[in-house]
Amino acid sequence: MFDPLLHQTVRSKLMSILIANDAIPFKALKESLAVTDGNLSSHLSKLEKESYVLIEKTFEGKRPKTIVHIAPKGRESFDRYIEALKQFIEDN
Amino acid sequence: MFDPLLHQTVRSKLMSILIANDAIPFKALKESLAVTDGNLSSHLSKLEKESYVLIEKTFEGKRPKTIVHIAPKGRESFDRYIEALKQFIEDN
DNA sequence: CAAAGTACTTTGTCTTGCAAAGTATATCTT
DNA sequence: AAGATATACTTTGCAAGACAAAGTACTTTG
Repeated sequence: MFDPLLHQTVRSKLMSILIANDAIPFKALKESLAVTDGNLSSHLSKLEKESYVLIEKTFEGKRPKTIVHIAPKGRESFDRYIEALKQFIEDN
Repeated sequence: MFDPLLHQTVRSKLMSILIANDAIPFKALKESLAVTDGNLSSHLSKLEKESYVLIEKTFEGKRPKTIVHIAPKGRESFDRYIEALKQFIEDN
């Protein structure tokens, strides 16, 4: 079956953006996905817990800045997920 | 975004099977999906509520037999879903 | 005719997904 | 300079989802 962590509307798109960007700030991610802060925060925690992403805490001047990176396991899982989708589409 | 009713492990596969078969008994569907009766029943109810599937109640001899059909709206939505997945894959 | 099987559905429970509210600090306004 | 507003998130609360276990209504079998 599909990776349940990735087979979800917000997270599949989120990971897709990460693959394309490698490092993206929280705010930019939030805007791309058109989700609320809280929603994004909880999705990121879930992905972080499984080492799909890496959360880097920095500062921009004096304000906190969270940068999201894709982690090796995330990249591998996403690749596998895409392969699974391809297979699924071929069969349909 | 992806149709939330279809972007779920059990239901995407379920609909895929329905597209291929058009009419399939509850039991066969259950075995194909490797889910419990209760789980399948609730997924079907959800799909029926949105007119994605049609549930036909018949008898096989004296035993009840539930046959699941794909409904027009289900077919259209699934087609759209597959197109969305294709687009998603192309971008990745 | 009692026990076991068949074909489901309903109920209960744990997990998600989400927005609203909260936290902490920074910047603007008057 | 104090209060108001903004920024950048995280935590909390709750409604909806996913699933298995238990329930329902028979039928078949020993």
